[in-house]
Amino acid sequence: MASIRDVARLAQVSTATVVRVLNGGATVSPARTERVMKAVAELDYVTNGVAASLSRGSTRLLGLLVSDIANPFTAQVARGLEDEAVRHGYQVLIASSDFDREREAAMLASFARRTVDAVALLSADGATESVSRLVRSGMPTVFVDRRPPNTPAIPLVRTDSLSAAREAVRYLIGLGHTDLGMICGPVSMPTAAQRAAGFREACAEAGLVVRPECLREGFLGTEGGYAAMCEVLDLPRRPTAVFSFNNMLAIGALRAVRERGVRIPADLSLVTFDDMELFPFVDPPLTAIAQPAYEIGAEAGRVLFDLLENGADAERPDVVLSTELRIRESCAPVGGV
Amino acid sequence: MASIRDVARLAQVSTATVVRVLNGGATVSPARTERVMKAVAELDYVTNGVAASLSRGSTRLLGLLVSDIANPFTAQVARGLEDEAVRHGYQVLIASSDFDREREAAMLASFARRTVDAVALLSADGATESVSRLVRSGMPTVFVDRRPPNTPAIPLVRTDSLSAAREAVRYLIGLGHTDLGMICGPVSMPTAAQRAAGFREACAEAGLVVRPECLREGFLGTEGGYAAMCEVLDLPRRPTAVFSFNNMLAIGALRAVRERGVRIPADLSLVTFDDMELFPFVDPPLTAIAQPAYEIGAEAGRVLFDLLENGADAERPDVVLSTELRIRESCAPVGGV
DNA sequence: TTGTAGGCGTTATCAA
DNA sequence: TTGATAACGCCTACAA
Repeated sequence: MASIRDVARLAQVSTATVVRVLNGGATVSPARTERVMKAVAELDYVTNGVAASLSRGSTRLLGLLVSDIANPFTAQVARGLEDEAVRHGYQVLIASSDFDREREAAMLASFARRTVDAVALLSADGATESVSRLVRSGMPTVFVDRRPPNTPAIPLVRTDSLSAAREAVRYLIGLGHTDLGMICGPVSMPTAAQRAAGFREACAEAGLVVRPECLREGFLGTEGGYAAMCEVLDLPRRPTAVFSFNNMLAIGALRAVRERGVRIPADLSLVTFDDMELFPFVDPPLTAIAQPAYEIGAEAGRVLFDLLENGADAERPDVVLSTELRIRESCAPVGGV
Repeated sequence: MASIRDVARLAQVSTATVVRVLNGGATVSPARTERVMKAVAELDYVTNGVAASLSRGSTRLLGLLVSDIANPFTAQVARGLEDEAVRHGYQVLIASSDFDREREAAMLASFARRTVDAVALLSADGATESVSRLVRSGMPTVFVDRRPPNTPAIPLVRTDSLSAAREAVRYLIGLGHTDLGMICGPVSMPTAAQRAAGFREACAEAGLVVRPECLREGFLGTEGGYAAMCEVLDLPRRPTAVFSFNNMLAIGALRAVRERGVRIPADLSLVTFDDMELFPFVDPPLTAIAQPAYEIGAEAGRVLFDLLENGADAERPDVVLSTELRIRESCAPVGGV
């Protein structure tokens, strides 16, 4: 494997000149430039990025911590971040925590060891201790989607979960529903707490009481959605409409619904946070709150590069992207239609 | 930022001893071990992985080139690969080519520069030149899902596209269909060629003629699926059953179908390669060929570590994982039912 | 069991 | 415009 010294030798210049030619910026005489280029071609020389990173003190790597890259929302965010990274000559190192606090901590530790230049955090609960250690170490960091409680002042890119949830539930109430349910993630997740709050607020402002057994908290993944929806459906008195915390829960919920022969929207109306490409084709087409996942990722990238270029001193208000309630056919006026 | 020398100084040992304690393996006296640990804790010392990589000549990084990490199949593969990587103390650097040959080449070049230890290739057409350069450089490499034509002998993890496609089409034929169509990716993609071949073989063995205008090739992405399906549906004589190259095309196809008010399966039967979690809930539930995406990724990881540990000399037959035709309700006997 | 010292390949400083 | 050279921080012979 040819090194920069080999190139320098073959081109009869100093290594400094090779660097100047390769990395641009400086001025090198045309003759030498050409000699260098020829030597590079001849030797199949490729810069060793590891050595370059060590020397320059920057890896041009962004770390992205997620719960599961296989979640479509997450993957879209990752793609948005990647595209923004590539525009800056960076790449993204993705790590899935798999909802496991230990693995999450381990992944953050590798980010630190690998000295990625900055980190975007979109994980289950951002295990407080490891996150704050990372932040204390001075790593430029951005939270995506949610900011764990008791966290230092770190920028956040998100949507407005609370009002989006409230809007969706208002829509349900507008349809005449008075007995609503929600299947929700663990309230330790800020988004879960916020969406539950939105649900509650909408009910409260309409003077509806939320039966505690109708708000099932603490579920994640399709399995969780299935379990939560089963609990709701098996209630002696079933709510007539259910609001789902996210796409994964909704998928699980659909399974529970189908299994019990419950008809949507005749027997039960359903709205969920997070839209998916297939929702319009589901039976029935699912009404959902769409989040601009790709944009969220791209925006997170912009924040990170801003941090990298301008330092973390300035105050940075949350970046709040807007959601859209896409009304399809999974909700009907109460009593069927 | 504390370095290993700071730790050594504080612990009153040599840097070699620090390394021994931190990386294990060697024997260090309990007294010194403890002093080192204390110093590490006191200084908040974290190994600089970049320096370690440079010195050791290994980054413990796997590169994964995909067309688009936002594709659910791809994301699952990535997850499988990541889990296998983590078991070996590795991480995965994912790069999306976005179906762009230039970007693909650029991403492969960064893999080379960053000196990832090995690369898994799951990309549009594996732009031959850049791939073979990578391989020539001695990079341990595995193809995932497909091996581009004219490629050096490199291991491959895949499913049997041809027979899976043939099986699905036979199923269609068994239902009485005699006029079949297929919407397909560009035949420069080996999987597209294979699935088209499977389609043709099944037709041929049943003595059916495939009308050329019924086999639309060259489409990718949901947009492509939409366009291809439009072409098929707008044919003067419409086939009664369509086989879709993959999940993305199928989603686009669904849009075309809906737009034209075509009923599935009454007017048209549909089968697609690649299953999705939501397919059982689509109207109607989609019959699909399921591939073990996660396993494919994990298996690719195993091949890579085998390559890393045992060298590339041994012959490695393709790893062929099995598919499953999941029959649901998107296909009906010809003439409706 | 422990320490010394050289090397990994690039970048950047400082003279010339 | 060029070149020599000292970092960057870790690992690993080799010697003790």
